[in-house]
Amino acid sequence: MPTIYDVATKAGVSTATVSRVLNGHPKVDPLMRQRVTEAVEDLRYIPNGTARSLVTKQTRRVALLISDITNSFFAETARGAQDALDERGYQLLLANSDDQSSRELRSLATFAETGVDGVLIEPAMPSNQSDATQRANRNKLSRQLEALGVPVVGFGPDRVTNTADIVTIDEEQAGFKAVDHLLGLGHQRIAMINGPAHSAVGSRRAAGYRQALTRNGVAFDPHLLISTNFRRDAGFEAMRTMLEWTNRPSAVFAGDDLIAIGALQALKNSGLRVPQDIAIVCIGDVARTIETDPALTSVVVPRGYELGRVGSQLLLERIMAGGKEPLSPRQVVLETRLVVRGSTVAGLVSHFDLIR
Amino acid sequence: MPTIYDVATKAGVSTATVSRVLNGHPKVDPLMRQRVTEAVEDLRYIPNGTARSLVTKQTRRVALLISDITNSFFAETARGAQDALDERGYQLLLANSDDQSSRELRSLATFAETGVDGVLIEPAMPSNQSDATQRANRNKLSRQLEALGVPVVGFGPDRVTNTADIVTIDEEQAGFKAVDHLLGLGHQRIAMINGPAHSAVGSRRAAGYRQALTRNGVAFDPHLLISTNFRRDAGFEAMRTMLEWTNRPSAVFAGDDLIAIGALQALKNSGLRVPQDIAIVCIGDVARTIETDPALTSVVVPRGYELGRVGSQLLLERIMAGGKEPLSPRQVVLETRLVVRGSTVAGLVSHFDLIR
DNA sequence: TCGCAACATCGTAGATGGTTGGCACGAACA
DNA sequence: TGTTCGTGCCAACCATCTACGATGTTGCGA
Repeated sequence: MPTIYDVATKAGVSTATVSRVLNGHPKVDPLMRQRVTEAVEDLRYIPNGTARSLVTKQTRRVALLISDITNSFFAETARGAQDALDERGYQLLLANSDDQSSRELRSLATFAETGVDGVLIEPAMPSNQSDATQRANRNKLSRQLEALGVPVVGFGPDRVTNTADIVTIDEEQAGFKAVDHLLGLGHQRIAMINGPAHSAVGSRRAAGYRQALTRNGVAFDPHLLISTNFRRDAGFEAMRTMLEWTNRPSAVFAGDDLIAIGALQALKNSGLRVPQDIAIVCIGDVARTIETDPALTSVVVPRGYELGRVGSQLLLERIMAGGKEPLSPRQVVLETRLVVRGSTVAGLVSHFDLIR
Repeated sequence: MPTIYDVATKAGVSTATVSRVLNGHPKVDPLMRQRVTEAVEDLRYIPNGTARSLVTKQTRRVALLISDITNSFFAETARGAQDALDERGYQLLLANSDDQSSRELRSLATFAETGVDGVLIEPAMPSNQSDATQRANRNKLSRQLEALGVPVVGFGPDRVTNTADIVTIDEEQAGFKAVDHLLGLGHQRIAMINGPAHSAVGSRRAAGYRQALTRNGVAFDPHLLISTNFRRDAGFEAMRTMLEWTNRPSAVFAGDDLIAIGALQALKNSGLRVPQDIAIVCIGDVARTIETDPALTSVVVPRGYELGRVGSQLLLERIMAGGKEPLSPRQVVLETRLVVRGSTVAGLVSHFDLIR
């Protein structure tokens, strides 16, 4: 492996000049630049990033700490981050926390040793712990992040550090928009099939549901809110139990698209018409909500990709600013959007109609 | 940020002793060890990995170069790799190639600068190029990997470097087992609904299909092989066209589980019984193949997770061996396994029966 | 034409934070 | 007292960047 000395010798200049050429320093004679460039190519010289990092204190490396890359949402986040970082020549270091604070801290410790220029983090929120423990964990996390001494961007609603930027999806707003739409159509008795009640997104979507009701003067009835899982079969079962109620809801708000698909199936099985007998609205992804019959009215939330991309951009801005005159913490809230389809308004053309 | 000097001063020893304590060197007085450990904790000293790497020439970092982390198979691969690496304190650097040779080479160039101890790679196989271009790209890739001077493990059937290990799934075998099973049941007219014919896995599975036929003395009929996409709707459509043939197949081999699910739906829609009228076998994942009714007979192929894990283990072995007395290139072929269910043998208990 | 100042560019040397081989030193033992 | 053994220390080294001083060049006035 040739070093900068070899290049210097071959080009007949000092190592300083080689370094200047390599780093695009303006004040260097074109002739020298030429000679150095040739020597570099002849020797197939590749600068040693480790040595460079040692003196510049920059690694051109960013850590992404998420709960699980196997979750497609976070895979997208990783991809979005990667693409944004790649444009500026930064690399991505990946770590999974499995939503465990201990693993999170351990990963951060390794990052501290190995050296990163910034951290993107989706903070672990273990739901099986007391509030006190959670708070304690958050404090530890916060301290350790600050000790790293590099910019941090967090995904999710709450600020992970006093100086960190955050980028988040307005889940309350999504829930609100969905239910507000139903209310606008005249529905009064609106049930919700939610994911886990204590989950980060589930609780926020439910909050939006309540908000929409009370703002429109409809009393919140806890019996109408079923908490299950973000899965198709869970939606199916929940809908079936609802159908056995004496006083059926006229509309259902599904916590996500999988739940909605399951609920729709249950309604079809029992011969009910959507939206005439029961309307369905959900929060979800475009791809999945247009495949059903009727197509699902849904509040489209940004995908993981956008989250990762925007987060990386914020992080890169801070990294390039170089820590001087610290920018005040920023918060980016990605917008959600209601798309009305056949599951709430009869007669709207469905995707199936279009492709047949 | 305290350095090793600060620790040495505080503990009243030399930096060499501190270093020895940090690296678990055996020949050091317990008293000194004690003093050093205390100083480390007092100062919250964190060794500088960059400086260490500069002298040890190890980074404890491994690169994973795949086409797209958004593909759930590769997300699993990443996770498997991560878990295996984590056990030994190694970190994962992630890069996406999008199946483009140029991006692949560019990523490798950055790895060369930044420094990695090993590379896990799923080589790009752009299908829209001539054989000559592909060969040229493979050569370039091979050379650049060798220039890196670190161990390499490739995913897929062919060796990326003269010294690289490879870990792969025996797709031919999977196809063979599936079709062999049908032949064993007495089927003679067996169709195949494949994914893209030119895709890496598609072509190999089709090869297994042909092998099984010819080995059992059944002539291969190209009309019975439909190439589409690894998607549910593709399976649905392909099955519908097959049903319009005058001479229907008695069994269908689906290239993957999504295709099989689509095909099964088409059969149900037209009132045919599975397996009595038409049997179905596929290659796929356990989770998805037991959810249908009847449950799908399938050849279970290892998941991405296992691939990533095994690959990392091979890589780590080489890294720890330290490059001396080079191990001869190894090839790990992960086994596939036929699981017989209701879609080929009537009366086998289905998953649905079990949970109701 | 010569001398000197100003400017552009280059090279020297120190710094970055660790690791490690060889050497010196002290204690234990014969 | 001489030898051996164990252990800590000194100093060299890893590959690069960069502040600062040195060098060469150019322009201008005398």
